[in-house]
Amino acid sequence: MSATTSITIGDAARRSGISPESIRHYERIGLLPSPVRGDNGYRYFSQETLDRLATIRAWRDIGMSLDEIRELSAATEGEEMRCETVQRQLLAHADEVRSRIQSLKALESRLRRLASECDPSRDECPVVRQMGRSSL
Amino acid sequence: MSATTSITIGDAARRSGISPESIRHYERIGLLPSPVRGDNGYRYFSQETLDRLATIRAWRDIGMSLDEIRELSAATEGEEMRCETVQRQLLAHADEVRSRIQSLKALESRLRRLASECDPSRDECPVVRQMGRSSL
DNA sequence: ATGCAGTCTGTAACCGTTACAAGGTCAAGC
DNA sequence: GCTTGACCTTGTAACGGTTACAGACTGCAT
Repeated sequence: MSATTSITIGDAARRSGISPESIRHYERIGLLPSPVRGDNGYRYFSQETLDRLATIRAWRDIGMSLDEIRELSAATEGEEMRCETVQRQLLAHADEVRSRIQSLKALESRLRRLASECDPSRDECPVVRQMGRSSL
Repeated sequence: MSATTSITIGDAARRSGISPESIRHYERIGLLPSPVRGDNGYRYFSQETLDRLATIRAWRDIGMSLDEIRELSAATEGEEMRCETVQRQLLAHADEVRSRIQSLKALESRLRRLASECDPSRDECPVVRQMGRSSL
């Protein structure tokens, strides 16, 4: 009867920025509670489920995996919110990201160094020769 | 009869640092030429195929996808080595890596900023509350 | 001859999303 | 009512690349 009635999966997708396929996927793996079904079999989403969806999206945006989101939800849905768990997870992720940045930086310099060794005027590509010889 | 006889897939794996499963996969998708088979059905790898494997590994190590390696091989196996193609590919990759670094840096600061807002002494985790509300 | 290690093929899982197919449903316009 | 188009349903498969099985065979050493 309120303005939130008849929110189909398409509406939920538009509001959350998550595709209908992914929403169904989240439901199937138990990450999202199963919404009410109409007589036609359609899913109708409550505000609560929409909020949950927004939260999933927010965690997703900061790089959390679905499994991690599941754990975070378990940690935050209890009586106490286990802020420590959240903080630990955030910092662990930050560390992972940092080390990925480091290796990507090394990779980028290596790529540019290799590219600079390319000399299209020569008969043989020095880079290709190098790649063929060793694993450097 | 030389020292390179009877190089099985396991030997090739140890020499190349690529698992037997991946080697078989490369062969199946046509990235690696099918090696000779013994009467027992075993694959026996020639030096040429081992070299090819090492090259694949080298390209892989600098982040090339198997499809890109296929293209690179086509470009480098022709009569002329198409150094330009290689160089273009390298630089395109470097650009991609650079932009990924940028977004990962933004992600890392966001993660650390969120973590710093965590205050385990409080009743409610500020981060969780924030995640629940908007998609910031 | 007995066992262990290696190899063979085929299949499925991993992660998360996307794209189908084939069928049912809703809402608008006429 | 009837058509049209947009939406929903389920199930299945693909994407990339690796890993892990299962069940059967082989090589080599003791």
